[in-house]
Amino acid sequence: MENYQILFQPSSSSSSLSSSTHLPLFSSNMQNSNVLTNANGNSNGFWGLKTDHVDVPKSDANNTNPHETFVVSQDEVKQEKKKGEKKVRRPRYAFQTRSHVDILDDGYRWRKYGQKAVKNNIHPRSYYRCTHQGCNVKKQVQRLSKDEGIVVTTYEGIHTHPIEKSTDNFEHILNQMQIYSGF
DNA sequence: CGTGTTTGACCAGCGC
DNA sequence: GCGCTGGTCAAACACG
Repeated sequence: MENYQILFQPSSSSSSLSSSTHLPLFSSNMQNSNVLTNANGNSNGFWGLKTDHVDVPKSDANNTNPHETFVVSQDEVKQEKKKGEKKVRRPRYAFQTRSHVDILDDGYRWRKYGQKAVKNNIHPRSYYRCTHQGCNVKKQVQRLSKDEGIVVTTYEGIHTHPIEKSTDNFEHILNQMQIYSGF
């Protein structure tokens, strides 16, 4: 993984990229800074989907209106590289948030199950799983090494249960993400 | 005591 | 086959 392509095209293959009709923005050579810039200046596109306020954890309440960039990726987590059996293929939804806190309070309860050092990044990547019974939604949280103010959160899977806390903003966002992605 | 975090070990995929 | 890397597991630990 280099240059944070994971955000838009985590798999090293570019086949799905070229065949992707809904995600023209996710070219392999696009730069993250451009993503931010475009999204901040243009909120029309759904990957430019941007909210003016997110539910920032109370302890960092003064960090208002972080810039956010939502990137809805139809990426396949595991492609059927093994001939016979196929791994579970789930879309991933990544978005960038300009925030000083890593953990966005999205209203769900998450349990951290791993942390790994990432190549070419001084910041580790954290792995979280939804603690709700039967809901195996995961998310990864990573901070950009080039811009420590940007936190990249990657969601994997769809919650099978209602939100647990009243964070209307994020729920709305998630709903929109699901709508746009066809779920 | 229940819940969540930390962290080293383990495993699988991929490139060489 | 081997090494690297990403992803997951699970025991130990911390905390309210």
